[in-house]
Amino acid sequence: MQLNRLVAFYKTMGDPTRIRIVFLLAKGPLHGQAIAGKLGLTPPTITHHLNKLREINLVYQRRDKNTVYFYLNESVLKHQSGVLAKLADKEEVKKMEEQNSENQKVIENFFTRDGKLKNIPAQRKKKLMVFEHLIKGLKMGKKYEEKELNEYIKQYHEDYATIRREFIINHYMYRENGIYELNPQEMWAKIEG
Amino acid sequence: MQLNRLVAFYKTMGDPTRIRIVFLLAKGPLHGQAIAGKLGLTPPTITHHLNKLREINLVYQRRDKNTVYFYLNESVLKHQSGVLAKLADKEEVKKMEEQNSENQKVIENFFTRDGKLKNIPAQRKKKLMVFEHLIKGLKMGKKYEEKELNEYIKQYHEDYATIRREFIINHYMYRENGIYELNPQEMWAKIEG
DNA sequence: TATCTAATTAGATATTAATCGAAATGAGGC
DNA sequence: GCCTCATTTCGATTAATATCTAATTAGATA
Repeated sequence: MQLNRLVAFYKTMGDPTRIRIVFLLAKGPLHGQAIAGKLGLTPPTITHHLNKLREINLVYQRRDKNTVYFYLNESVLKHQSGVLAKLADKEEVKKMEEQNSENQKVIENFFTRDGKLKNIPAQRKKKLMVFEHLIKGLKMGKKYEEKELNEYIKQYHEDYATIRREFIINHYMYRENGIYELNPQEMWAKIEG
Repeated sequence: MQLNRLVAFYKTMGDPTRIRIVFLLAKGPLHGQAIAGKLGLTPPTITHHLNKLREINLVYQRRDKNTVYFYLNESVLKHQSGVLAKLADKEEVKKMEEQNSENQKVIENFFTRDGKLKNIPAQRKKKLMVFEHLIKGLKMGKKYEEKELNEYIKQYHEDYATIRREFIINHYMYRENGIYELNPQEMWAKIEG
C-alpha cells in the first residue's frame, strides 16, 4: 500500500472546486470553458484543478479540433475510495497487518543489519518487495544520471546494473535519453491494478 | 447530499499524519501519547489532528482515569468513502440527477419567484426539502438569538414560530438556554443515516 | 500567413494549515 | 490542599495552495 498515493488522492479531493468538477464529469465529458462557465471560475483556475486531478490520474483528456474534452477515470475513483473503506472492516484490517508483517519479514531476511542487500530474491513477489524497499530512497520527480543512480544502488548491492535494469523492467522507473526518473505514482496504479 | 461535509471529509483525510492516525486506530483504540510516540510527533500536534478528525466525527474518545483513549468511528468512514465511489457508477449518477431535479422542482413549486415560501408542504419529504433549502442561509457555528432567528425565517414566511419549531424537531438546529444553533453537519449524518 | 479561439503558463496575492515550544488546564492520587 | 501526568490551548513560524489578471502557446481555418 502506497501511503503517498492515498494521501494525494484525498488531498486532491479535499477541495470544493475539484469535487464539483468530478461531479460534473461524472455526468459526461466536458471541455475546459464549459467547466469554467458552469462553476463561475476562470479558465486558468480550471486548468490548475484539472492538473491536480490529472496528477492522481482521475481525469484524462481527448482533443477534438481546438477544444479539449476531459473525462473522468471511473476505475481510479472506485479503487481509491475503496482503500479507506477497508479500514472500517476488521477482517480487512487483519489481512493488511499480515501483509505488512510478511513484507517486513522479507526485508529483514534479505537485508543485513546495516542495510545492505544480501542477494536478489529469486521469487518474483519477494523481489518486488525488495525493489520497492530500495526505491523508497529515491526522490519523486528528480532526474537521475545513470552514474548517480548506479551510485545509489551500489550502497545496497554491487550488481547495480542488474538492479537498475530491473527498475525499468518492473516500471518503477523509466529512462529517457539516458536520464532516469521514478515513474509517477499514479502510473503505477494502472500497472499494478 | 451535503457538499461541505464531503469536502471536509476528504480535506481532513488528505494529510499523511491523519491517515496514519486512522490506520493506527483501525487496529484498536489508543491514547494520545501512544499515538505521538508511534508517529514521532509531539502531543500538541496529535491534539491538533485529533480535533480535525473529531470535527468530521471520525473519532470519538473515552476517558479512563487520567488518559483519554481515541476510537475510530467505522461507520462514518465507510459511509463517506462510499459517496464518491458512487460517481464511478453510471446508474447511481443517474439516480442522483433525478433526485436533484426532483428537489429543484419542489423548491420551485413552493417558493415564489422572489424567494418567499408560499406554504409549508404537508408531505414530509417535501417539507424537509423546503427546510433544508431554508437553513442554507444560516451560518454553521453561529449562535442565534430567538429573535434573530425569527427575523431570518420571516424573510421567507410569516409563521416563523412553526418553522422554528420544525427546525428543532427535525434536528436541523438545537436550542440551549434560548440560543439556537445549527446542528453540526457531522451530527446529521447519524440522524439521517 | 494571419487570425481566431481554447488552453496553458507566469506572476502576484491572500488564505489556510502543519508543526513546535511554552504555558495552562484538569483529573487522580496522596 | 498539593503534586503529577496527560491533554489542551496559545502564539509563532513556515510551507502550501486557490484564485486572479496578463501574457503566451498552439491548433484550426480562412
